[in-house]
Amino acid sequence: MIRIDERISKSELTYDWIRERIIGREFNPGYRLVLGAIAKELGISVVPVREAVRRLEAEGLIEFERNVGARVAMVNQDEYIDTMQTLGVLEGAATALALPLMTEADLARAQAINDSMRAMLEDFDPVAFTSLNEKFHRALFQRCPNPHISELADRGWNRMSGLRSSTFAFVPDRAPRSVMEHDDILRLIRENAEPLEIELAVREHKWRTVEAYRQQRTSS
Amino acid sequence: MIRIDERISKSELTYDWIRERIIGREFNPGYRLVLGAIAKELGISVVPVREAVRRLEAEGLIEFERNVGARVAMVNQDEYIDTMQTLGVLEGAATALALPLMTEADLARAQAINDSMRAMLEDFDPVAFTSLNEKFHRALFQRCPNPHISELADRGWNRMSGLRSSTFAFVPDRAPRSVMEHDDILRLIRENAEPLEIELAVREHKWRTVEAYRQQRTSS
DNA sequence: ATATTCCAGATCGTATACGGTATGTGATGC
DNA sequence: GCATCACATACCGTATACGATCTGGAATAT
Repeated sequence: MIRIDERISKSELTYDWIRERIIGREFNPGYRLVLGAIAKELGISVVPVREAVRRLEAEGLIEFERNVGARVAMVNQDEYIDTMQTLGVLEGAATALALPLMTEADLARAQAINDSMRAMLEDFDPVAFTSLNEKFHRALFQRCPNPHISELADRGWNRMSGLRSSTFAFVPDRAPRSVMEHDDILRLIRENAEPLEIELAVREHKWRTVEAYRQQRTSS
Repeated sequence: MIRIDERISKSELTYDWIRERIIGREFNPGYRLVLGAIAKELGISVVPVREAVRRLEAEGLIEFERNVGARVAMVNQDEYIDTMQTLGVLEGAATALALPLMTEADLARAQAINDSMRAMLEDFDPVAFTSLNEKFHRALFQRCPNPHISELADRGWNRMSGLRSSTFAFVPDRAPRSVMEHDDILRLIRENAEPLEIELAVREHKWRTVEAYRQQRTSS
């Protein structure tokens, strides 16, 4: 007899609940996560909430301070740079590994996303643009056969969820160049370029965005 | 008035306690972690133990099953391959980033470690050899200025702590080649080779070990 | 006015308690 | 014998309780 008790634990439920809200930017960086309040909101006790928070802490989505509490990770500017640099490495590798499994449809989808981004350049909306940017990159590495690398890349993107909305608001000049570089990457893939070349193209693309951000910061 | 209450929470204490035992191979993969037993052992209640376990779970050191309990992560063979592949990418990048900060002393230390490994080839001890191997690689990327990448590389190594002891027992032929490749890497660094070349040397070195392992597995 | 002390409310950290779920064992029926 | 069921046991999941710590602001001193 199979008992399909799909009920997941309250601890996991809470984990998902908080995570969704952080990634969905309902809880912004710095947002204070009061354990008792969350517990009451979900109609449960604090114990499962604490467990959920510990997991999110280990993933870097939350920062926790003893006797003070939890807040959504701040990702200050240095950390932003570090995270983006790491993400460039991971995503480049993930994309290269995904190449043999990539279908025509995948490429077409990525192309369509980038076309939307180009169309948006005229009437620039940083938030929507940044969102499409994420979709584009995820489309490239989603077929990565190494789940471990994919997960780390996912976490990297999630970690920056709070800043993502504003990335291209900070460095709007990057937007048109970014679209061009996306086209370059797609072209390389279509032409069956060396995986290493593609990997480095993805990495450098990301690193250039960081560089633009860094310069913007120091000059202002 | 500054009150230096260095006392860390029991939750953190437990986290460290378990983690040390996993990394120190006192708790081997598959080892059952009974929450109540650990709590009693440490003279505390189960609540902090559960929090510690959740963090370790998120780091991939522990696997948790609802209503069954926690055990040290098994890292089956596929996961071993995935983890090593990822680690190759991360460690290569971390090493390349560390290059500008590497001192003569760092290089000398790495060289000394590799010399010990070479000396051990005659009278081969897989466990000691694998341990030195880890030290060698950590020595190379320890100066990495990006803490985020370093942490991920650290976690990769830790994740395999259970298998590490046996890696070179599985593929003993790899040992002499490994030592040679270490020398190559050190030479490249001394000659101020391109960072990318060094990065790829580190990556390929690790990937070749995986490849040797994979072949060993399919042929047996 | 500024710095310091004290206090109350908010929130955290952990112990304890108890019901729920999985698992192994022995009894029962075939 | 072998399969099935009932039950005991071990362990997990969560609620509740309470002391400990932090925080902000009012009261007081300089």
